[in-house]
Amino acid sequence: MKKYDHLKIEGKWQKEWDKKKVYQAKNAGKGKKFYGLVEFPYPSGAGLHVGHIRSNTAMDIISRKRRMEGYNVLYPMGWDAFGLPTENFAIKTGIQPAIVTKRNTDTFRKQLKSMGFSFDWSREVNTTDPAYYKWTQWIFLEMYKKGLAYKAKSEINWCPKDKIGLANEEAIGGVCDRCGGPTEKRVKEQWMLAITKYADRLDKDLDGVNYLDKIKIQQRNWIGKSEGLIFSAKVKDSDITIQTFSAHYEACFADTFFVIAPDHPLLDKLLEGRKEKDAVLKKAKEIVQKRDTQGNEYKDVDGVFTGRYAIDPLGNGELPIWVASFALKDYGTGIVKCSAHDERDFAFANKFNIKIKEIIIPKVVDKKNPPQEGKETVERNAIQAIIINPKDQKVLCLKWKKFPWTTLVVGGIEGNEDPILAARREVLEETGYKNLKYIKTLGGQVESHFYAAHKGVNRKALFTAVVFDLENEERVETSAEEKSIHDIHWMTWDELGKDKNLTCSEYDIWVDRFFNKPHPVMDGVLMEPLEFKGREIHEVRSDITRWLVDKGFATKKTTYKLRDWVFSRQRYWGEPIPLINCGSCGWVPVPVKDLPVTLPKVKSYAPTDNGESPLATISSWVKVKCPNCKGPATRETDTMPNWAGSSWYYLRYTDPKNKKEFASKKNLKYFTPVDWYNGGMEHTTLHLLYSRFWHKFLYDLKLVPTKEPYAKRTSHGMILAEKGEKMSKSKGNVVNPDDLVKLYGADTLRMYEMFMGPFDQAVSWSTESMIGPRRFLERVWKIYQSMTVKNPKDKKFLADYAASSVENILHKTIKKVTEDIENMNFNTSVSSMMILVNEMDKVGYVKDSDFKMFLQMLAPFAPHITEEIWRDMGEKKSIHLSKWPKWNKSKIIDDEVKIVVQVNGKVRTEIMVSADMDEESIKNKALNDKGTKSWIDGKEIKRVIYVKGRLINIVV
RNA sequence: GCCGGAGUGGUGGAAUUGGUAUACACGCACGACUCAAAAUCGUGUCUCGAAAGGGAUGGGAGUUCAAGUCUCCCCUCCGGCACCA
Repeated sequence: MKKYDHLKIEGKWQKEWDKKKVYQAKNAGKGKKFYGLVEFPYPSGAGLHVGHIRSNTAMDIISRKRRMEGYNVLYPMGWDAFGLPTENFAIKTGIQPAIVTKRNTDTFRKQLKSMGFSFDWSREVNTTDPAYYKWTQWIFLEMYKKGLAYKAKSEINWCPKDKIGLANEEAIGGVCDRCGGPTEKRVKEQWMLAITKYADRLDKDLDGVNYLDKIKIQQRNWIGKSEGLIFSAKVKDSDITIQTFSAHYEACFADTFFVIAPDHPLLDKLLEGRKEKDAVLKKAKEIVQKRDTQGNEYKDVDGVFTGRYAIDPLGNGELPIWVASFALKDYGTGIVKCSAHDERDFAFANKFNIKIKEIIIPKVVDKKNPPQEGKETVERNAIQAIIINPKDQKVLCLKWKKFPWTTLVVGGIEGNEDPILAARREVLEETGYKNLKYIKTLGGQVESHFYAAHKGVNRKALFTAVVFDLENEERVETSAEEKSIHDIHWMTWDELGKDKNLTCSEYDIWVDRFFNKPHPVMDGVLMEPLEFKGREIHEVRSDITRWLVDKGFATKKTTYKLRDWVFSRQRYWGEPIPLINCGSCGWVPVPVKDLPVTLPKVKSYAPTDNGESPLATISSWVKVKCPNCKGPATRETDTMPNWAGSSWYYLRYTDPKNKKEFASKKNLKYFTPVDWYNGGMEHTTLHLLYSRFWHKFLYDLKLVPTKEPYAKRTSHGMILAEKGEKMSKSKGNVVNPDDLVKLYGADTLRMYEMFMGPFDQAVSWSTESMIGPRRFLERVWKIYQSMTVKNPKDKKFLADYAASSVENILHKTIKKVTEDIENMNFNTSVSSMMILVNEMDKVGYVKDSDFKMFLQMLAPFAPHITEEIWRDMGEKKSIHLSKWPKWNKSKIIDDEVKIVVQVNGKVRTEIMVSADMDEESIKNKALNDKGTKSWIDGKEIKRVIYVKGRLINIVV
C-alpha cells in the first residue's frame, strides 16, 4: 500500500495548478461570475499567521465550490504593504522599506502557495507599487477637486522625547509606544477627507447590503446618527446667540442651565471684557488638559460658571451658562441645554447647586394589584404619610385585616387641601396620633396605578409623600369602623421592605428620597408643557417634535459621531500626497500626466525634529515649479495613511495591469460588486467604512457601477493561543504554519482550522487536536488504497451495497456539506464527512462512483489529496474543475424511521416504523409496545402527541 | 455605563430552530498487534445508583405534552464603543 506522502503530493499539484492556470479568472467571461474576497495581508516580517489561514481557507472553500458550480471565479490576493512596522524597521536598520517589503511579500507568497489556496496570482497587487499608488493618488486628487480633501488644524499625538508624531495605536493611554514616556497633543495642519458628507448614505445604504447584523450594528454605532433639535438662545447683555443641540428634548421645559465645552471656540467671545474671564479660562484649560492626559479615564464632574446668562427660548427666564467637563466641542454644537432629567446634567447640577426643575413624575404600576380590565378608573390626588418614631427610627405602618396588605398611611386630598394638612387629617382618622412634627415633603408627585379592592375601582393616584416625626404617643380614640379595617405596626424601613404583604409600589422611590439619594427621573409622565401634560415620556416624541418645530421653538437637526478622516501622516512609508504649494496659486494638484509622485530615496527614515515627514529633508524633491504659474513652489511632504491603498484595492483586482484607468469600466461592470467579502471584526469601523466611502465617491463620479462595494460581508473569529490569550511575539505563543505544513500537510492544517470550532467565534489553538483531521485524511487514503471493487457488475455486490448505509449517508452528507458551506458552518461539514468515512470504513467497500462524489465534496477542503486520488482513479482533468456533486432525494429517504416514545415527556422506549405508516397506526404501535406498557398500565391516557418522523409523547 | 456575543463532559464543540442533550474530534483508561515503543485497530469514558431508576446544558422563576433552545430576573466571561447631550 502506498504511503500518504503529503509533502510530495502537495508540491506536485501546486506546481501543476500553476502551470495549467487552473484558478485564473476570465475577464468578462460569458457565464455567471463570483467575486470572493479576503482582506489582503500586511506583509509583516513575522510571516503568515494561522489566523490568515482561517479566513483564506474559508473563502477558498467557497470559491472552489463556486468554480465547481460553474461560476467564473475571481479570488485574488495582494499586499497592503505601506505601514508602520516596515518603516520602523527601516529607521532601526537603515534598510530601504521597499526592499524589506519585497522580502516579506516573497515569504508570504510562498507560504500562501504552500497552503494550496486557489488565488489568481496573475492579478496580484501591491499598494506600494508606483503603478498601483498612482491611482491611489489619482483618486485622492479627484476628491480634492470635489472639495472633499481639505487642510485643517488637527491634533496629533506627539512624543517630545523621540520628537515624533505617533499614530493613536502607538500612543495608547498617553504613553509613547517606543520610549514609554508621556505623549502630548500637538495641533498641526493636516489633510482631511470629508467622510462626514457621506455619513447619512453610509448609514442608510447598510439596509441594502448583506452584512452580518453585528457588523451593521457596529458601523451604525460608529457613524452615530442622532436626530435632534437645535435651540437658539440670546446671551443676556450681548449680541451673541448660542445654539444648543438636543437629542432627548422631550423634557426641554425642565431645562435650567446651559453648558459649553471648555475648548469651545465661542468661550473667549463669551468672556470678552468680563471680570470672570481669567478664572474661567484657567479652569477650562485645566479640564482640557486632564482630558488629554487621562483620556477615557477622565470622568470627573467638573466645571465653572461663566458669569453669563442666556434667555431660555421656551420662556423659562435667564439661565446660567456653565463650562462643563462633559461637554464636547465636536458633538452637536458643543453647547447643551441641561435639565434634571438627564443623568449627567443632574449630577452636575447637584454638585454645583444649580437650581433644577422637575417636570417628569415617575409612574408605577402595582404588580400585586394591577388595574383590572373593565373596572372604572378613578383619579385623585393623594398622600402617603411617613411617620417616624424618633426613638427608634421606625415607620408607622398599617396591616389590613380583610386584605393581605401592609401599607403606609394613605389617603385622598380633598379639594384644594394642602397635602400636609391632608396627611395630618388622615393620620388622625386612621391611627389617632395627633402630635406630629412636619419634617419634609419627599420631592414631587408619583403617578401610581393599582386596583383598589376595598373600593372595587381602578385607581390612578398622584401621590405626595409627607414625612413627620412623632412628638409623643398621645392618641385619640379611633372609630370602631377604623379599628376593624387595620392594625397599627411600627417597622424599620428594612423590615417594611422585606414584608411579603408590602403594598406600596412607591416604596423604593420614597426610600431613595427619604435618605437623600437623589437620582434623575428618566421615565414617567410629563407635566409640562400643558399641551402634553399627563402623557408618557416615551410615547410623546414625535408629537412634541412637531409641536416644538411648528411653534418655532426649535429646528430639526441630524448629527453624527463620525468625524472627518485625518488623512496626513508625517511619515516616509506611504503614498506622497500629490499636491504642490505655490506662493501665488496656493495648493495645486500635480497634473495627472506627472502621476505617480514617487517616493524618493532618503538617508534617514525618521521624522524630522519638528515632526515633519523625512521627505521634507530632500530639497531636490521638495522644490518644484508650480504646474500652474511655473513659479517656485514646494511639494506637500505628508504621506497618506495606510488605509488609503486598501480603500479601493478590490477594484484594481478586476484589471490590475491597466495603465490608463484604475480599472476598465468593462471589467468593473462584470466583476463588481464583490459578492462575498470575509475579514476580521477589527476592520469593521475603519477599513470597511473608509472603502465604502471611497466607493460611493467613485460611484458619484460614475466610475464604478454600484453604490456599494461589497454585497456580502462576513467575519471570522480570532485564533487564540493554547491558553486562550492573544498570540503575540512577546508572549512567544505564536504558531508557525510552516512547521505544521511540513509535519502534517496543508490539507490537514486547512481541515483542522475548519474543524476547530464555529467559524465566527474565537477559538484556542491546539496543535494536539490536529491529529484528528490528519487521521481522517489517512483513513480516506487507506479506504482508496484498499478499495477492491472498481467497476462492480456483480449483482450480489450491488444488492449488498444497496443494503448498506453508505449510499444513504453519502447523499445526506452531500446535502449537509452543500448547505453548511453556504452558511460557513465548516466545522459541522467536516464532522459529517468524518461520519461518512467512518461508515465507509466499517462497511469495508464503496462503489468508485460514490467514492468520487465524496472526493469532489472534500476537494474544496483538502484540494491536494483529493486531486491525487482523483487522478489516480483515471480522471484526466482536475477535480477542481469537475462538477459539484448533487444529492439524490430518493437516496436520502429512509424506509424505516425510528420513533422515540416518551411518557410524560420522558424517553421510555423507541419503535421502528416504516416511513409511510399513518399516524393512527404509529400511535397504536407505540401504545402497545412492551417498553411503554409498564409506564401507562392502569393510568388514564389524556393525550397522545405525535411529531412526524420524530417522536410520540403519551400524557397520562 | 451603553451596544453586541457567549456560558453544554477532562478539552474543542454538536443538537434538523421547541421534539432522543453530549454527534464529531482531542485526551484519558483498558485490550489487540509488537521483543518493546510508536503508529494502527477495538472497547469504554456526564453524574449518583448494585439494580430499578433518578439528576445534569452558569443560577433562579415562568410558559409548554415537551425547554440547551422561548419569556422575565440575576451571575460570569469575551469583543466593540465610551462624558455623543
